[in-house]
Amino acid sequence: MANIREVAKRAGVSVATVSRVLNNSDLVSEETRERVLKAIKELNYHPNLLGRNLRRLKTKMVLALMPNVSNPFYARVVKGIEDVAHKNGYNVMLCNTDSDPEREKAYLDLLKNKLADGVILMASVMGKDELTLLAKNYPVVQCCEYIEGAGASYVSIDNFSAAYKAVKHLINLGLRRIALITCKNDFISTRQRETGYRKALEDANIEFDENLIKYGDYSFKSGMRAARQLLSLEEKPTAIFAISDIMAIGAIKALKEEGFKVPEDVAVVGFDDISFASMYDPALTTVSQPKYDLGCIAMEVLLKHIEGELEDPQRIFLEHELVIRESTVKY
Amino acid sequence: MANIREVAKRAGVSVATVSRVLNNSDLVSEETRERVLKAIKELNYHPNLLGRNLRRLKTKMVLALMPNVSNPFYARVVKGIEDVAHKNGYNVMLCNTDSDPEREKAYLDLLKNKLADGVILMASVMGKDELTLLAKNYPVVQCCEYIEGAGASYVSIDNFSAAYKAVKHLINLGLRRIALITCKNDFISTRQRETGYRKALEDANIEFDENLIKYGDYSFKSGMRAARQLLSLEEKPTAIFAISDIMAIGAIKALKEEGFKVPEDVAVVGFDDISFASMYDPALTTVSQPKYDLGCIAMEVLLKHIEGELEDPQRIFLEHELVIRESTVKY
DNA sequence: GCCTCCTATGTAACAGATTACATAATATTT
DNA sequence: AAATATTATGTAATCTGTTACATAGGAGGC
Repeated sequence: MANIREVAKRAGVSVATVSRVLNNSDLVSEETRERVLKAIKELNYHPNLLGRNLRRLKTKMVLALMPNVSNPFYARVVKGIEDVAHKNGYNVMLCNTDSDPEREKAYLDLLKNKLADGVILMASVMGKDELTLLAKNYPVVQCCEYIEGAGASYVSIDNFSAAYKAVKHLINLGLRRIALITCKNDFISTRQRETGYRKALEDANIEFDENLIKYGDYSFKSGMRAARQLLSLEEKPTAIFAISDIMAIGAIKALKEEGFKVPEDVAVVGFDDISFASMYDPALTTVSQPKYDLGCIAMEVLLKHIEGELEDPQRIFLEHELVIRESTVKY
Repeated sequence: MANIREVAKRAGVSVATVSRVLNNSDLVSEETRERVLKAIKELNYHPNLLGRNLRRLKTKMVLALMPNVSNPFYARVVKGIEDVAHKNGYNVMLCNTDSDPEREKAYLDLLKNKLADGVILMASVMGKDELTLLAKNYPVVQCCEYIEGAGASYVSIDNFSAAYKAVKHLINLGLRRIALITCKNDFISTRQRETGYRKALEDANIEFDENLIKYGDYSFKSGMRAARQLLSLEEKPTAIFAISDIMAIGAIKALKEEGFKVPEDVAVVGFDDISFASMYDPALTTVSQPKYDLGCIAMEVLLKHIEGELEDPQRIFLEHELVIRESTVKY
């Protein structure tokens, strides 16, 4: 495989000149430039970026860590990240962590070992102290899920008011026995959505009922299970708010299997507006996050951190929207 | 940021010794090793892999190119790729090409520029000549979709017999007016699934009807559209075989909206067995590919190419399975 | 006691690019 | 015409870690 020296020799110039041509320096005469380009073509030369990156101590590569790349929610976020990255000459390395701290660490080593210039964390399983240390030494941006006060920037939505709005919508439909399907974890989205649910009930003078809270793990099956538990209650719910679309869809499937009609017997609201939400039958009412923009802005903030234009951590919240579909309102 | 020289100085040894410790060479005395490890810890030293990779001309990184990382079909394949890669000390860089030749080229430049040691192509949009050239110069494995005769290894399934089996299943249910929802593209899976469909009809002495073939683009909406077109026919189909689950699900949604029952009025079979296939209502009968194994084996073959243990291109076919669910058989 | 072998360690070349600095050639100013 | 500025190019240091080769010191054999 040809290297810069061979190109230089063939073009009858020094390696410096070849490098200048490669980097579009205007300190090269037109005639020389053409000779060099010809040599590059003839040798089918591709510069070895390991050499370049080593010299520059930059890779123009960023990591995007998430539990699962194929999670339909993150799909759009990733698209935003990539579009902004590419526009700025950066590549994105997508990383499945499977929510496994070991895997997450392994990927962060790529950052520490200088194979990437920065990282975007989505639903990281890192602790606050670890994150603080990481953010002090490397460019880091949290996206969607975040830890407050670790000195790391984040871009997210106001999960509290989004959940509040979703439950308010059910209340406005005249429903009062509203169940919650949530998860047992420490994500800020979980905590805030639960709080929003409670506050909406409280503001409507609906008494909070412990029995109406069931737990899942974001999976379809766990949504079905939670719904069945709710149906086994003496006083069954007339509405369900699930903190993720997949669990909401699982709940609907279980409801239908048990002979309940959605939305007539039980109305269901999800969260995230993944693409399947609108495909399902009935189409799912859900909270739509500006997924693409979340990705774009997270990447923009990361770029600023990388290029040193930003010292202080940013806290950015984007707007959300309640999308009303068949699972709560019969047309 | 500390480098190997500072570690060496602090430990009172040469850089070579530090390097030996880093690479677990057994040519280091226990006492020295401990001194070096102590210095590494104290300086919070992380070796710069750009230096190492440059010297070794290896990155232990492979690319996995696919139209869309979030496509639920590829999700499992990717998992297989990653598991095998990690087990062998490699990292995987997932790349969304959006089926855009430019994007694909940009990612392949990472290979040519030595930032990756090899590539796995899923549903590449490259032409045969390009692929031939690529495979001649770099380790390449095609996974799922492939081009025959380009001198590049591939791992896939027998799409012809899978489609044949799917349609045969419909015929065995006594259905004879069987429609096909396919795509207008040149993928081998598309061509072979169409051929399998035709052969199954032919073997059952069912006359082929041009009107029963409709085209989509793998999207949910295109599946709905195709189903509506089929329903507008004089002689409506009693069964639909779609070459992708998403289009099959779209078709079911449209059928239900038009008041048709699935499977009573129209039976539907998909292809791929994405996770949503079993979540849908009705759960979708579909062809299951060994997605995880496809990924594993593709990666194993790629590793052999990278490590030079394999010169000749491999052609590997794995087993598939027809999974019968509610969309064709009422329980 | 001398020679050989082995182990532990060090020195320096090397991977492939970029770039500060030096220099030569040419153009411009005075 | 001399002095200065500008442009084009080259030389060599540099980025960081790996590794071939050299070397020192000790063990063991004769």
